[in-house]
Order: sequence, then C-alpha cells, then structure tokens
Amino acid sequence: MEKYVPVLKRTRLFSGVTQEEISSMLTCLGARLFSYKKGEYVLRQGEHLRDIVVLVEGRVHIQRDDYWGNRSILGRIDVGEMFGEAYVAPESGVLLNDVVAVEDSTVIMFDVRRVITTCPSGCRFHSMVVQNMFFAISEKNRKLVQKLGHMSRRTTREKLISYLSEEAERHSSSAFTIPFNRQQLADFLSVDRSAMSNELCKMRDEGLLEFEKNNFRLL
Amino acid sequence: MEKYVPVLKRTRLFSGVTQEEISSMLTCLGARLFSYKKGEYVLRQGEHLRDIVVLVEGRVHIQRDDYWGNRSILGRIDVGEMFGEAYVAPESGVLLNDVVAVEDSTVIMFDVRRVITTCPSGCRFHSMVVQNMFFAISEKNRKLVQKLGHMSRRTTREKLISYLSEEAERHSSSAFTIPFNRQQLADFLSVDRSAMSNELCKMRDEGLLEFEKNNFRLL
DNA sequence: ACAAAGCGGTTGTATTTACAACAGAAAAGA
DNA sequence: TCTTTTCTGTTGTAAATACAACCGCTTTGT
Repeated sequence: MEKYVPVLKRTRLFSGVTQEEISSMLTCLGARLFSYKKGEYVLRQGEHLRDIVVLVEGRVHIQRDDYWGNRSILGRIDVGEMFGEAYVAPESGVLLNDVVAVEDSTVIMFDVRRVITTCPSGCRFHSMVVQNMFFAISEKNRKLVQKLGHMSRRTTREKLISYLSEEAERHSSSAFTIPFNRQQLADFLSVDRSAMSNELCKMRDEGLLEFEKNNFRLL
Repeated sequence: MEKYVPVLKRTRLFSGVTQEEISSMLTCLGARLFSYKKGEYVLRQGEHLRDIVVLVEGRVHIQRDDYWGNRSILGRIDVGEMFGEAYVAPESGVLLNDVVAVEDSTVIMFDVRRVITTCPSGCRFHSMVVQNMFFAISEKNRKLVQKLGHMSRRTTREKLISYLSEEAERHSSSAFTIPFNRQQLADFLSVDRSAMSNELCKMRDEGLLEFEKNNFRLL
C-alpha cells in the first residue's frame, strides 16, 4: 500500500497533506488495497458500500445496464479520483450502479465513518482531509450537473457539441483526446452508436471539426 | 429569523440539533434571511456564491436557459432542502444555473466557511452540522444520479416511466401528486411539451396509468 | 363580470433517431 | 503469420420526436 502513497498525495482528498502524514493516517482511515483486471467489476449494483474508494491505478467506469440491455455510462474515474462518496450516509441504501474496470486497476478503500469523523487522538491532518472531502464531493456534484447539461440537449449533434466543447475547455485547447471509444461515447451521451458515428462524420464534412480515432479538434 | 428555527430543526442540515442550539448557532454560522416573490431570481447564472442556502418557505427551481431559449429544469427544491452546496470549494467558479422562486419563497443563507469549519469556541453541535452536511450533499449527489437515470432513457415514454416509477416509489404508493405542471415536467425531462402530453395520453389510453391534473396513478 | 393569460390536449409535417445489417480497417490473440 | 475479434463508418427503413398551430377550459387580474 505504501507504494501508492505518492499517488494519494496528488489526489484531491489528500491535498495539502504530506506523504509521511498520509502514511501515518492509512491505518487510522481503515485503508485496504484491491486490484482488478480489465473488465472485472469493482462494485455491483445492489451491493452495500461503507467505503470511500480512491482509484490509484487504471481507469473505471460508473455504469448501469437497464432491463433491456441498454448501457449508460454515468461517469468515468481516472487515477486520483474517488467514487462511492454518494453513499456516505448510513441510510443511503444499496448501490444503484456498477463500477467496472476498463483497464487493469487498483483502488484503495477507506472506511467512511473514519474519514468523515475526526479522531480525538493524533491524526493532526485529519480535519484537512474532512475539508478536502467536502470540496471533492461538491466538485463531483458540479460534474454531475455538467453531465446533465449534455444529456438535456435534444439532438445527438447538440449533445456532441455540448460534450466536445466542455472537453476543449477542460483541456484549454481546441485539440484534445477523449477517454472513450465510439461505443463508450455513445453510452456516455445515451445515444445510438451508429447514429452518433453518422452525425460525427456529417459534422466533419461540414467543417465543424476534425478527428482521428479519439483525437479531436474543433474548428 | 427566529420564526424559522422550527423549520430549520426539521431540515437535514440541523438533524439532531435542538431549537435552542440552532438559535445560538445562527450568528456563528453567519445566517441571513431573504424573501422572494414568485418568479423572482434567487440566484443567477454567472454570480459568485459563498453561501449554503436553505429554503424555509415556498419552492424554487434550479434551471438553465440555453442559447436557443430551451429551458432545462435541473431540480426542484422544497421547504427544508438546501442548495448551493456544489459551490463550497473556493475554486468552484461561478454559478452555472439560475435559481428561481416558483412560489413566494424565503431562504436563509449561511456562510460556507463557517459551516464546514468547526469553530474552536462554543457551538457544541457544530460538528454534528458538519456531518449532516456530508449526508445532505451526498444525498443530493444520489438524486442527481437518479435524474441522470431518467435523462439517459431514449424515448419520451421511457423517460416518463422512469420518472413516474421513481415518484411512486418515493411516495410508497401508486397514486401521487407531482410538483410540476406539464410544461415544467417537460422541461425537467428535457422533452417537448406537446409530444409528452401526447405520449401521456397514449399511455392512459393503453391502461398504463391514470391522471388528472398533477395527480397520477400507475396501474 | 370581463378580458387576458396560462394550461392541457390534439393534429400534421418535416426532421431526427433507433435499429439492423453489412463491410473494411485495425487490433488482439494463437 | 494467420485467424479472430473489435472498432468504425455507412446505408436504408421504420419509428419517434420537435415544432408550430390551434382549440377549449381554467385561472388570474382588473
């Protein structure tokens, strides 16, 4: 677990905390390490979760397959980001989504109750972690709203423009690489893959953008 | 402001805190009272927000009008619920949505920094408020994901079923009243009003549900 | 009481999407 | 290297949607 302390230091959750301090907090926070192969489920719909999970290696998707087999990708988690924070409340019930490794991945799970409750003894920087946790969870909140903004667009084209514009802004560049292949992007925007592929090519032909594989450039 | 202490007591934020304790915390938390007439803006897109806002009277909508005039209702806030918690982080930037009173409404604003930082002197129950805040913000998170679930449905009918099913479950009854008129419901689900109205009537004719005004019953 | 505004339902048409099926290119695996 | 699988783009058709326009009813405000 010590191996990943440098990764943890760069996360939002441990922002402003030194590696030594993180090391000494691991036990206090009930940290446990788990690894998953590509395609494996980290968490499953219906399970109970009593942990905050930080991804320290790989990439996972938060997704859900409905009754008819339609897959929705609700979000992607990159190294250093966390998930499960929506279930910190005792009465929050079971997980509504699956979490799946899209690459070989490693996570560290922290006991929720130990994270949000400052312990009386030691752990001088625990209160900073509590505050970081606030900021992280509220940032996640804004991201969800942003995604709702994409989803509330009526047409596939509008959804694409909404999403790609955000990515361009996030990268501070009109050229960027997206972390999805076509099927995943379609699942993320909740549209049909072939229809989206079609629309993408139309937009390219109209001179709105260029792309090659996952590399895009808005014009 | 004292007038609303009983209302605050029943909110998620002050769960487990007595009225006397709330009264004594108001100053500590930098509470301020504001009232709005139906239709007035509580907050506007582009503004900076440094407060947690609790609705103590009326009802407000979190919404956004895009470049073309399409309105999206991202969420509704009822008495006792809070909003603005997505902007607690110092670097969270400006508001991305409008907050509009859909009835005459009254809110109490609390200084963010004072809420999430326990003060060294007095305020014995402040730490409980911090924990409540965690639970509330994480619950909001789940709600957003739930809404994403509705939005990710492909057709108007599926969106309606997804939304109405959730409402039925929330009310623990197949009969319930929704807090939207037709136009608002359409804005909430990001579909065309007339198309939705049409679909709703089709579903009624097929015997899937009954409705009269805002009262629905699933069959 | 009356006029004006808002609400809910209906219809027709042009547009857009979902779905299925297929083909070539690229990637993965044996 | 060869085979298999995955990925991406393309096309055609049936289905669903957006949009505009209209009507009757209810609510609001004067």
